[in-house]
Amino acid sequence: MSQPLFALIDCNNFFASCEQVFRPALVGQPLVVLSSNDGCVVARSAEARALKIPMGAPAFKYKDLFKQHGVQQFSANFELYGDISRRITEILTSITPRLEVYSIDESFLDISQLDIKDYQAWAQHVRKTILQWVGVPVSIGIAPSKTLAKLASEHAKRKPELQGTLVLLDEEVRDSYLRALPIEEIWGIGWRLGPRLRSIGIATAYDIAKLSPVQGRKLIGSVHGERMVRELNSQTCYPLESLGSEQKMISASRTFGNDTDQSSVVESALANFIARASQKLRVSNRAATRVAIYVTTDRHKPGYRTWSKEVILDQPTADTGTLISVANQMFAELYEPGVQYHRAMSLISGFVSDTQLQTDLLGFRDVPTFDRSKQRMAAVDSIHGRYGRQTLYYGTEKLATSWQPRKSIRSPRYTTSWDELPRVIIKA
DNA sequence: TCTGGGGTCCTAGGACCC
DNA sequence: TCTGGGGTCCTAGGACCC
Repeated sequence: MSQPLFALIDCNNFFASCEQVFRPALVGQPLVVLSSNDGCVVARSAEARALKIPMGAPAFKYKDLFKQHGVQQFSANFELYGDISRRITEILTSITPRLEVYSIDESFLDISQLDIKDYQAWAQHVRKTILQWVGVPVSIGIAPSKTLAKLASEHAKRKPELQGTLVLLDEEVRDSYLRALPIEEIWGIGWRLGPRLRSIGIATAYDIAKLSPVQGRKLIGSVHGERMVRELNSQTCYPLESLGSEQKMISASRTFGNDTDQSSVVESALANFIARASQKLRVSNRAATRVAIYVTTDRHKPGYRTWSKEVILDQPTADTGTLISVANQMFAELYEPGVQYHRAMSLISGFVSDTQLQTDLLGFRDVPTFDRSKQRMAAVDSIHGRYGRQTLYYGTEKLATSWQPRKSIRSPRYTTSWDELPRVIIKA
């Protein structure tokens, strides 16, 4: 296989841009998207960023600032964002099947096999196409390693004169951009490593690139540090991940709309989380052998506590009902009356193929029960596919609703809900 | 009053075995 | 009972990502 060449397509302020797609009047306005419970800022338009509203800022602390500058606020609308993301992926897939969807707003392409004469012009063309067809502005970085492609897209996003694209193939050009990037912004350096490296005089990406792989290993830690050094020197260490690579765990969690001391409310939440997680699992034709739950009080209040429990199942399953009863049994063992629960999580893992059971020669497993459950869940999933999620549900899921997060200012699901289609009003 | 949700990978250390 | 090296498997926790 020849050397890969990566193009990272990175959506600018993705959630904020999605809100602007259907409300063009918001373009050029300060706008923020808030997390569940409208708790903190998870996306900002360029104008909101200019007001020095940090990522992750608790919304209540910035209320006055929002008001003062007329900052538009939106509750996160993941249905809309997911759908817009899918449309972008479609465009990219038509360019090349050698694509890795890295997150909801970023994809890597391996463009080494494409016949491209001028990378800069190519990137500009892709950028314009996505903007025109979907309405979301993107930044594109091109380089021989993922770490450099990422670094290139960062620069492309920030420097208007680059017009959203940057190609890092020439060594001198590369080094000048390495010098201009503080270490904190390198892919793989977080809040812990940043200050530690800075304290020993390493300040830019260039300083790291000039380390030997051995020094990288020592200073940054293990294989990860060594790879970072190599990748900044244009060596590929992280290949394009194939589409088939599957998740190792699936979780669902929420901070409750209101704290609760009622076990039924927490049970209902855990059941809903299990229903979500197990449905995702079934899509990949797998079953779980582990179930875990995790509950906490409010970490901003005194006496913060967490509880967790996990069981290993005798028999793998992807059955919502079975998994719910396991989760709730665990919770029953943890529950303490009077505790104000604030947040809960259900997590499944230890996945095996759901056809493997049929080849269990030892006969320890109950294959008929498994098969019946599989058919039952397939029926449920197909009904959900046709009539919408929550058409059928387990009783526990509807035991209570007060755990549900508040979403007071969510925009319409323009593209995924018939009731919320955008309206065009034509005046005669 | 009000501070998100969903993941991965790596390592150290314990339990256990020969 | 104690000694020691070599190896595997598992888990908890740290660090990072978007």
